[in-house]
Amino acid sequence: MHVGHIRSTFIGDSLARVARFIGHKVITDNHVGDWGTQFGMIIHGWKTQLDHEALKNDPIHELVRVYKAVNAATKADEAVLEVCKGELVKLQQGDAENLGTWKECVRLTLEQLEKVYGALDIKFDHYLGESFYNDALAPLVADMLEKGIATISEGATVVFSDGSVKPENDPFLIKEKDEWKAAPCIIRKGDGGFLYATTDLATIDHRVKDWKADEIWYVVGAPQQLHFRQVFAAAHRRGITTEMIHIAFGSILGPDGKMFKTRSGETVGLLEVIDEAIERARAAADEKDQGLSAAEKDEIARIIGAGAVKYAELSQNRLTDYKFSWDKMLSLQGNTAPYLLNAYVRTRSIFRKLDGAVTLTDELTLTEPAERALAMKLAQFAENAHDILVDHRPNLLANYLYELADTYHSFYEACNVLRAEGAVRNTRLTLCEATSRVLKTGLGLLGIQTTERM
RNA sequence: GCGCCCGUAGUUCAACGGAUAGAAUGGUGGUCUCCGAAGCCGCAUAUCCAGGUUCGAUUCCUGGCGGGCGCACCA
Repeated sequence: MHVGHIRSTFIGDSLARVARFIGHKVITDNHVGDWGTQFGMIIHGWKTQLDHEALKNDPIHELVRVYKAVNAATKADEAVLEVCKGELVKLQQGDAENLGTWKECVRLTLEQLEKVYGALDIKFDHYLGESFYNDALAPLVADMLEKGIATISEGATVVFSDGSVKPENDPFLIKEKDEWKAAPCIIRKGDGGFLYATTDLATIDHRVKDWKADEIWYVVGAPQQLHFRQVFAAAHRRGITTEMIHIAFGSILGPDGKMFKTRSGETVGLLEVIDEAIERARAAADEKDQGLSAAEKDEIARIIGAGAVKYAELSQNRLTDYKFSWDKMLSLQGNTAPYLLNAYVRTRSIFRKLDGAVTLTDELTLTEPAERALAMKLAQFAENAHDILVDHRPNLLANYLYELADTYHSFYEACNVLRAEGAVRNTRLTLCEATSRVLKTGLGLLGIQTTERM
């Protein structure tokens, strides 16, 4: 995984948390790409140029190296590509050797995935990769042929436009020199191999029939918009009425302004970014020196480091393309996770000093501007939580939490809590407690854990 | 060629059709004998261009210009 993969994971994780918070029943499924042409390439590479020593030392690195090398070879020589495609067809038809190699690759990949998710506090209910649907593919294609939804064209099995919508809204048509031409969705290749459109259709079947989904959300990059319009349209023609939504997001660009791509370009590893983030947070914790143990500081550094990376991502509009920047993603100053966490820590610090000996009453008096501002901001949480799901935008929550933390920090400077008395003190303590809860809950909805000290 | 997305301070990003377009960073001036300074309080700089709809447009529509991505057997 490289940094380009974090958007799908973070956005999807956050939306699932918010939807559950609102009261929906959510099933999360990591649709791992474990069955496509890239495995034809990896299997070919495994057979011809695997460095077994390197595989032992750093499996993912070696797999990526092999994949890139084969990918480059296919570009230079058409024949190599044909060999890879052949390996894929053999795999999909159950060839024992290829299946064994594939299993090993998937195992190594999932191991790596677990490591990344562990550090990031990410969990999925299911990991039904593309391979899970293999047995469903041939019957699905046969069914679509039988119903006349799909037809054979140039050797491949494809779905053409049925002319039910205006050409400009038809995902199966494309305009070329003032003429509408077919832009079919291919569900089976001429060589018998299946594609991701096929597995996506099988996946929809599974989610509708077995999970009884009312809505299916796809958190996938914006470049795949056409693909999903085609797949959703094809599914509708098969009689599926479930609402399907493609929650698209922009690309993470390299310093050259081009997309990060696993296949060819140089990328930045995700684990690398997380490790660096945690390291920087640890250095800051050491500098602050709150008299915490090494183990406490390690855990705080993990929460802050992982939180910083998540917040950098989730505080942005999902549709915006952005340039990857170490400094931005790892910053601990300004509008970042530590800023929000620091506000939370400041609320906890006050109650720690009271040692639990406090009873809040409903005797409230809002007189200072900073008190009123904070109370108003707190009251907006419910509305904000609701707004997130309207357009599936966690950044609205991130923006709100930043404003809340900002308002709290100002309040904290302007209104001393512990030295106040009577109703004023009770009011301020109540504001602190409410801020504490909203920050903890809100950050939790972003997938960011909190810490009592930092 | 056709489609989708985008264009906002030097830079990186926000903004249900609504009030003086917000932050961060960088620059710059203050602020710790006072609940935690990863903080707080100041100063400066922006809606690509031209039309249109509207009481009101960064937002919606049309046309340019600029960038990214996608468009028959990759995912």
